Amino acid sequence: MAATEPPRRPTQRDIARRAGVSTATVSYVLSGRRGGAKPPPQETRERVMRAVAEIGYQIDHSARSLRRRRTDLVGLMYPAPSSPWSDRLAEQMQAAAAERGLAVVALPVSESTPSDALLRVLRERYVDGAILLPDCPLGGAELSALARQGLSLVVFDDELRPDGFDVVRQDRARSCRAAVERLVALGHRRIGYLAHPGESEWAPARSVKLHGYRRVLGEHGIGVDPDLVRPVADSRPDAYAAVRELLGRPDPPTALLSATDRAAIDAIWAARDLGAAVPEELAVIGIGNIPEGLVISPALTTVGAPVLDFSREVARLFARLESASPLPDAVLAAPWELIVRESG
Amino acid sequence: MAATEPPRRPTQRDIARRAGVSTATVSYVLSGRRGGAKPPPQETRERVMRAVAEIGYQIDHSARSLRRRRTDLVGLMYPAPSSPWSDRLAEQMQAAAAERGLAVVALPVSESTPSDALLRVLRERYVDGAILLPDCPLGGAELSALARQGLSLVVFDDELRPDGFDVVRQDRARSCRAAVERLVALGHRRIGYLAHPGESEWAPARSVKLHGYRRVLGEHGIGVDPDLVRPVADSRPDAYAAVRELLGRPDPPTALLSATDRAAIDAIWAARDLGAAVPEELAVIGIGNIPEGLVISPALTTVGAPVLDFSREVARLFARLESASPLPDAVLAAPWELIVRESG
DNA sequence: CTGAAAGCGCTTACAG
DNA sequence: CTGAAAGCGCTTACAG
Repeated sequence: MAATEPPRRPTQRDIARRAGVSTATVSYVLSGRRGGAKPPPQETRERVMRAVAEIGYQIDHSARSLRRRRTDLVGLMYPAPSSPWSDRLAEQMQAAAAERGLAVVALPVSESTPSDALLRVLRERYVDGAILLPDCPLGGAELSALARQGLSLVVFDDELRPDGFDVVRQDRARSCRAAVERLVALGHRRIGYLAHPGESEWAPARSVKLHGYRRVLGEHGIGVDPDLVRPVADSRPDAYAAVRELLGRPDPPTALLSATDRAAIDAIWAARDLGAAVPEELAVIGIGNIPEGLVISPALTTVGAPVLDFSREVARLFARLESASPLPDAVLAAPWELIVRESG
Repeated sequence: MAATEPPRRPTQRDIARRAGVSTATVSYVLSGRRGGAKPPPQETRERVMRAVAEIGYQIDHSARSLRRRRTDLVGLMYPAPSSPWSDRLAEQMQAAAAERGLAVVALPVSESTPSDALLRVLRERYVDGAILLPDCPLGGAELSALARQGLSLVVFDDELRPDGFDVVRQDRARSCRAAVERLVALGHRRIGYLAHPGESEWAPARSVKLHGYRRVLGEHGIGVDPDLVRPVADSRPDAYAAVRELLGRPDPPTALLSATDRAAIDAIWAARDLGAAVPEELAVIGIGNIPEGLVISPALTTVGAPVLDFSREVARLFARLESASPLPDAVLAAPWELIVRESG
C-alpha cells in the first residue's frame, strides 16, 4: 500500500512524460489558450487529457499565480459575525466571480482576535482584489499603499477619500441621527441605547451610532442618562435581559435605539413578554435592516440600506480587476435610510 | 506623479540592493530562521529592516508558497448562509491559526452557485488544510484523493469513512428522529414540517431531516400529509407566512418540526400573533440549536449540538497540519442531542 | 558570516 | 506544430 508514501502532487512534468509531449504542450492544452497561435491539435489534446485524468493531476495554484502574477482569487472582508448583508454580498460576489472562473474567500475579522494574519491576506497578495465592508481594521494610508501595488479594492467607508481604490458611501451617521430625531419628534425624552459591546471605547469613525445618539440628544437639550446605555452582544439573550431590566426600572425608557436589528428584535420580544405595548409604551428602532425585521410584529422600524443588493459594488470590483490601466477613483453612493415601519 | 506607473511590487532583490546584501541574507533576516546556523548579526538585520520599511516591502505569498510547499492558509467550508455555528468555528479556527501565524479563509458554498471555483481552492492547493461543515459538495472519493495529496482535512459527516482525513460524527439523523418521536409520544398526529427549500430533491444523505420526519411518521402508522410539508427559506418572512396559512386550514397541524431554528422561531411568532398557544395548541421543535432559541418565549425545543464549541475539531486540524508523518484517521464523536425546552 | 546558485511548478515568447 | 529555455519571487543547502 501507499500508506507511508510521502504525498507528492503530480506535476505537469509527470503528465508530459506520460503523454510523450513537452511541459509546454501540457500547459497549452490545460490553459486552452496560447498567445496568438493555434491550439494543439485534437490528437495531442486527447493524449494530454487522458494522462491528466489517469494521474489525477490538479494544477498548482502557487506556481501558476507566481508565474501569471495573479491569483484569480478575490476576498470579502467584514467584521464578524456574519450577517444577512455579508452573506448576500458573498453570494453576489461568488456569482460574478464564477462567471470569470475566479473564487471568492470570505475574511471575517473577529473583534476578539484581530488577526494580523488576516491583513496579510491583503498585503501579501493572496488575492487580486477585495471588497471591504464597514469597520474593517485598515486605514486610508494602508489602503492607498495596497492599491498602489495593484490590489483592486472597493471599500465601504463614510469618511475615507478614494485614492487608488473606490469608496462606497452609506452615510450611516446621518441616518442613525435621523432615527434619534424621529424618536425625539415623537415626543420621547427617555431614550435608551443598546450598544455594541465595547462601543464606547471605539474610535469616533466607528462609533457613529453611539455618537449620533449622544449628539442628537444633546442638540435637543436631553441629557444622556448613562443607565440607559447598555452594551449587549448581537443576537444573544443579553438584549432580552437588558430590556427586561430597563423596563423594570422606576423611570423606564419610553424608546430604544438599538445598534443592531437583532437586539432590537429581542427588545420587542422582551417588551411583549412583559406586556408593554410596542410602540405605544416602548418605541423601538433598530439599525441594520435585516430581513427578520419584517417578520416580527410590530414590524421593526430601522435604519439601513433599503435593498439587499450589491450588484454595483461587485461590478465595480470586477471592472477594476479587469481593467488594463488603473481606473479613475469612484465614489458610489449607497445611502442608508430611515425605514419607518411599526415599532417606532 | 506615479499615477500611470505600472504597479510593481518591490521584491527581495530591491531590498538586497538597497541594503547592500544578497537576497539570501534578506530572506534570512525576514524569516528569522536559518537552517541550523546563527541568524545574521544585529547590524545586518537593521540595515535590511530599514530598507524593508523604506520601500514598504511585503513578501509575495505565491512565491513563498511555491518554494516552501505550504500556503500557511487554512479554510473553513460550509453551506451558505452562515450561522452562529459557522461563525463560531471561524472564530475558533482563527484564534488557533493566529497563534501559529496562519490565516483562515471562509469558503461559503451557495446553493444557487455551487461554484467549481470554490472546490478548486481545495484541489489546487490554495490552502494547506480545511474543516468542512456538513453538506459540503465533496464526496468520499474526492476527499480521499485530496488527503492523499497531503491536504489536511477534518470533515463533518455522518456517513463517510475516514480515509486519510478525520471525520466528525454528529448523528444528525438519529436526533432528528428523536424530535419527531417526541412529538408523536406527546400525542401529536398532525405534524407539519418546515423544510429547506428544495430539500425533497436532495440526496438522501443530505435530507436527513425530511427523511427522519417521514420515517418516524411511517413507523407509527401516521401518513405524511404533503400539505403539511412546506419549503421555507431560512430566516425569512416565508416561514411566518407558511405557518399563518397552516394554522388557518380546516385541519391545522398541532405540531411542527422545522429544518432550521430560525424558521421555528418565526413559527412561534406567527402562532403567538394568531393567538395560538405554544406548545398547547401548536408544539414547535427546531433543528440547529442557535442561541436565539433561548430568547424567545416559550424557549425553543430543538435538536443540535449541546455546546457552541469546536476546540477538539480545530485542535485536530492543526495536529494533522503540524504532524511530520501522516496521522492515523480519527473519528470524533460530537453527537447532536434533543434539547427539550418549552416550545415542544 | 555571506553570497552564488539551484530549484519550487508553472507560463510563454521564441527558435526550430 | 512542438519543445528548449528563461524566469516569476522566493528559500535553502552549500561553498567560500
